[in-house]
Amino acid sequence: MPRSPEQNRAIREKRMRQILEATLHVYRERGYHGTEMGAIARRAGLGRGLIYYYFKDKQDVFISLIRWTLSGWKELLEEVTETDQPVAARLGEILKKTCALSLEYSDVSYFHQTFSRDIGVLFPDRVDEVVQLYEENLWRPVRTLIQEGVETGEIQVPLELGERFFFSVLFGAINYERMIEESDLDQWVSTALYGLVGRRE
Amino acid sequence: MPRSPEQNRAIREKRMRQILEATLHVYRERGYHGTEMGAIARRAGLGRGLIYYYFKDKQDVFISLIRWTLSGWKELLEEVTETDQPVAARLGEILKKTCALSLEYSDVSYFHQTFSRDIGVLFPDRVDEVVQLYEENLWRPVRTLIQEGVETGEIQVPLELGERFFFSVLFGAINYERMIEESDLDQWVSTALYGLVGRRE
Amino acid sequence: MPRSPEQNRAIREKRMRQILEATLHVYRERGYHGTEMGAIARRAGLGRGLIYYYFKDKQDVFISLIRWTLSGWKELLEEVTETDQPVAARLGEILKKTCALSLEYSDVSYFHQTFSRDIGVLFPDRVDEVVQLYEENLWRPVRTLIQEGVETGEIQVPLELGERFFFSVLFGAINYERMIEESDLDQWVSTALYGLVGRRE
Amino acid sequence: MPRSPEQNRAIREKRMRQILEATLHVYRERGYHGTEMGAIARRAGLGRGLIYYYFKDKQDVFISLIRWTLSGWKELLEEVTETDQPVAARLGEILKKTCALSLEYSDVSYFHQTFSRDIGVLFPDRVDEVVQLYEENLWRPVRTLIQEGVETGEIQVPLELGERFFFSVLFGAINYERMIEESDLDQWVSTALYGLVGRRE
DNA sequence: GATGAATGAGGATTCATTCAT
DNA sequence: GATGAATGAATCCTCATTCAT
Repeated sequence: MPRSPEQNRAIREKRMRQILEATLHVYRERGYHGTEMGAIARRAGLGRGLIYYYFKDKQDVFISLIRWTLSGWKELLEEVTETDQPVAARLGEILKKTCALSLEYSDVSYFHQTFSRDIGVLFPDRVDEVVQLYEENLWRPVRTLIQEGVETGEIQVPLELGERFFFSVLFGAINYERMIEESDLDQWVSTALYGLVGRRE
Repeated sequence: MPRSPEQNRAIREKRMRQILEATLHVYRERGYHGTEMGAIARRAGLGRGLIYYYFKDKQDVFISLIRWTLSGWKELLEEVTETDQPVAARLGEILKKTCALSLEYSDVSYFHQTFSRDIGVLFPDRVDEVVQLYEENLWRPVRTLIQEGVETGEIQVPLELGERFFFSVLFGAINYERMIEESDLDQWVSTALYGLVGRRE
Repeated sequence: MPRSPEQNRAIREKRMRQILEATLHVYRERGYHGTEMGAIARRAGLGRGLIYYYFKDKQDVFISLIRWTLSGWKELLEEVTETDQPVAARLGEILKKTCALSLEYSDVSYFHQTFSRDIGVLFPDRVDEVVQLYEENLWRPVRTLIQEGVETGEIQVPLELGERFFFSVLFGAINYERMIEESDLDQWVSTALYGLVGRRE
Repeated sequence: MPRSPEQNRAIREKRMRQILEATLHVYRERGYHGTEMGAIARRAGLGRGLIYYYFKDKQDVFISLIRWTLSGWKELLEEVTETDQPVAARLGEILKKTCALSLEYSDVSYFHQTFSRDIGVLFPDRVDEVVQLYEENLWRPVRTLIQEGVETGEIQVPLELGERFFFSVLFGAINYERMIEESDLDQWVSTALYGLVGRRE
């Protein structure tokens, strides 16, 4: 007896998630070239060919992985940042929240930190598309916030510099080789914002 | 008549340099896996086999490249940093000098930024060896300087945080995807040091 | 519908046999180094990559070939030798049977005669493992028999000498460069055993 | 000042001997394919290119090695075998002398045992030439002797069988994997000749 | 939807041989 | 005569992708 469309959709969703999660895991250990399609299949507990049923090719798996994790990440961030505190406070929140998320989903954090860097080399054709994704989901929201701070005078450096500074500090905190300690986080935020807004928060 | 030992030494040195420079160039465009030995040879204007005459294998080429570039880099930095200015001033100099070098030798800068992160995946066996190289040539000199600042009270955050902060800011400036503009550099240094020493320099 | 596990098992067995048989054939003509993986694949009518699906590498193919042929050989011999005739008669049977098998499966015979001698050079790491295989499947059974003959007094020379003598005569008969003629076989056996047991059988 | 023709000849002879001896040594450890020209040169203490000054190519080195060692071997044997003892006694002498030589020049013995076997595969074009060398230097002298024994009635089996038997026993004794012990040699000869001439000598 | 057998293009590496000096 | 730098053809092996079932 054939499955209902509804059942098919559910299976589809489940399988794709299985594959993407497996990819995340294998990627963490082996990097892009070390992530063999067979290893993904094995980790996902599926047949090797099935991946090609749900994804066009290896590239498609990884681009999908970016999409999937970015959108989840964005949601998680939005919960925190759409408040009406002062800009500096919200930036501080973003830093803290991002660190917390990086700890909780360290594979995702690792994936973005390393993979985004390699896209120009791995998928030269799709750089724009991926940059666009990051822009929408990560950089723009933060930039908008900083812009607001610059306009209100809270932030004392130009927008571009402020943005660069913020992300430097952010990536410095979640660097997967030396993730910052929970206990140092407050001081980190304070030190970082000092540069931006001229006082320790 | 056979060549003299001296002539042979000169040839060898020249060839190794040619190969390493070619590697740097190809790596910039293609990344580690995209860097085919044949492409290195072509770029260096040499036969493919010659690379294996001078280097054990591809891994050896890259490890040698780390060594070679790191030692050069260190020399260039030392010229600037071994002065007797205040710590903050010297840190500022390091930032500026590193940025200048990153602009001048952008392939080297790109190489270190990307390759060092992949070593764990590419050469798991040699991570320690490579970390050691970075430690000696990069981390330690800067850490020593910051330590000094902490001891004299110039730097107002703990050593570890200070170090992390400094490198975050450093990497934020030379990030190969968006290298900082020459004209923003002073303000960048100032912003950065504000966080560390509590005043804009 | 995917194939049943049973079907897959059958395919695998068949393919491995195909590959090993092809190897045997190519080896006969080209020797170990001349046996290119591509030639094996071509001879087996399979894609080159498939060999690596079933065997780890070239070495694995050859070690498997030893195992496979030795076990078959042993079976064939056992049929003949587990009788209760006098030792000399059984040794004679072994000689004859081995010659018959060598004629029928001359590629296998050639393979063992040549390959076993090269293992020390080809796979220095696995010499022990292979020697063990020969010991169990070939030498021990014969040695046991000769031992019996020595104990009953049928054989008039010490065990070790007897063993060496028997194998010398055996290899002398099946030497692939000049395989002994069917018609000379009886006299050969007789001549050989004369040395061992002191009379022509 | 140019060398005299005489000096040149001496150098030439010396170099060729150096190369052939080095080849023998390396071959013992690595086999034909493992014997790299560079390793020969290194072992001989000469430059890599010089080998090609004295020999056409790798094949030529090995063919020359056969010639060189065979002729030396023949001389050594002739001293012993050109006596007027009975055939059986002379065959026994050959066995013993060959074993003694095999012990003394084990690299040469190893070389012939293994290399002669592989010629069909390594140099298919020159098989005839090499067989001819063995025929003249080894097989024929022995065959002639056995022939004599058959004619005088000393040897009780047909020529071809006798020859095969003799060489089987010979190779059984000097097998490089298990060279016969000095102390077993007399009994070995006796056992062997028993098969041929019907009595222990 | 699902499986895993099958393919072959692609890339690292080796090594006999050549050649400028 | 002598050296060792240089070459590139040849070969092993990997792995994304396809396909019969």
